[in-house]
Amino acid sequence: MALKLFNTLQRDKGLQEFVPLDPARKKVGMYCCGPTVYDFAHIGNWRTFVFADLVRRTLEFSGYDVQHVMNITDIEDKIIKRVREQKTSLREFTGKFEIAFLDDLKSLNCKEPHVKPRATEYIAEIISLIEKLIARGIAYKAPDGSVYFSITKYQGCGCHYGQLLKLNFDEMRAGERVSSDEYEKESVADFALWKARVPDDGDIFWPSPFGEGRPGWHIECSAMSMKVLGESFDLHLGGEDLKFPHHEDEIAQSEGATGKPFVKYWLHGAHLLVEGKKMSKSLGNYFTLRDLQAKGFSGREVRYLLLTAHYRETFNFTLDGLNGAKTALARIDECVGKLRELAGENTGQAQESETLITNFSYALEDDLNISLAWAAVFDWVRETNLWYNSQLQDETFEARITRAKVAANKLAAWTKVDSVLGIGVKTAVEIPAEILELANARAEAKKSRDFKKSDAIRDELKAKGWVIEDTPKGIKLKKI
RNA sequence: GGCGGGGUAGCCAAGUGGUAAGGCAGGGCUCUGCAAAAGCCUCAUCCGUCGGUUCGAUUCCGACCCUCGCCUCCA
Repeated sequence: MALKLFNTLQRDKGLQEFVPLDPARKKVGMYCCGPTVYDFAHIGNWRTFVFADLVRRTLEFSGYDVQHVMNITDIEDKIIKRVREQKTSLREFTGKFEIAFLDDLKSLNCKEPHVKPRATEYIAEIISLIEKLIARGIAYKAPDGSVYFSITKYQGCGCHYGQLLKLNFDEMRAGERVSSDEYEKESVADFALWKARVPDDGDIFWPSPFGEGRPGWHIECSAMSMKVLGESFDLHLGGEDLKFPHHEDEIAQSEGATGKPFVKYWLHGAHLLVEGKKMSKSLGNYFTLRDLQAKGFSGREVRYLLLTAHYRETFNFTLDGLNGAKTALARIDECVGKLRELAGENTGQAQESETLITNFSYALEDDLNISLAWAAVFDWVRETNLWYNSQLQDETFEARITRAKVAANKLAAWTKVDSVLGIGVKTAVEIPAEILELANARAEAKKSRDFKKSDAIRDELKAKGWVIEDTPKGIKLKKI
């Protein structure tokens, strides 16, 4: 089976097989709308970026050579406002949040995009794209000095505006709340390509053939994606709210300028709710990754939880779920840990015929059915535990050799699957001397059958954040 | 008002025209001196409501109720 995806461009046609534009069917260009760096990204944003990471890793798992591009929007209304409020410089302000964003991305174990273009570093490309649109008669300079994209002219060229959703301008409430400084547009649906400098912009502006100003929001993505990936590329991702107007406008600008199809597959990730409600600061259910880390959850746990539901469904993110994520991951860690122990120095090979890999691939190829993929993982965990238990009795040399090989192969299969999940194995934490001492003291108390004392030490360990387990092979210490 | 998603066990969440994956929580059991965030087993007569099609519907069709998103910066 081949990878099938839900393409918003062809939404009425059901799932589509993914076939890259590259004639060799090897290289894949993928662009994901990145963060606007005016604040820390919230958990809803992270759902989208973890989704993008899943897409990339799945493509790589399928053997494609992916070029992953994610823009950094470092010029925008809110940014300008805050830069002025905080009396700082644009670069200093956005740089701070860009670094925080990349740190968080790493905490969530998302692969870093290969190219991360900043809008402010592509002003020349943006200007030349706007010039192209003006030359084609699709963009016009309004009396206020801004340059707008004319949807009427675009449609007049035989182009289709409304590729990602059904638009009905007569029924839409577009323009109801349009701010007064946009009165100069010929039509309410037109959007800004270049915003003329206004006093509130302070010293944040760039010179251009159309006068001083700054780029509109949509144009940066068209300019940067086409510059890095070419005028036509394979995949463009983003949150579902971006379908309109942002993505629709990107298509219009790009296809209006080049006359070529812009993107082959558009993928949109659904939003999430937090504790069943729309996330909002006033409800107290607005979380950044940092907020969750402060509550004692790891990026790994957040990643797992964000990765439990299908990307096109609204997901209900809860703290309860996050606690569950902890337990679920521990189950996987325990299982993989046992395999490592058995495999020892042996290295195995992931066999395509392994049930785990077969079921996992099957699930992912069906429009990234990650829930089903996890089912494959947990089924495998149970089978592996059962197998492990059955091995405990036989301590003959031959049995040990065989089981080491089997374990190594299983481990290799897990590693392959984990190249997509990005969960890894919890890294072993160093046990502090104090904890080790307590554990030894407990062992001695146990030996002399002073259970009262040994249980007291166990409680003490727990209070210090360590769980002690007696296994047939000796004690095991785990950090809570 | 227009357009588009959803409603599946206590919670999260897949899925199918033929009788409901997986995770968490709960219950039982095993190992254990006792335990365990150790392992195994178990846990929806039922898939928002009401009609219809069908031998058979949670799955298809219709109506209704509820909910979420976009139409304005927005993941």
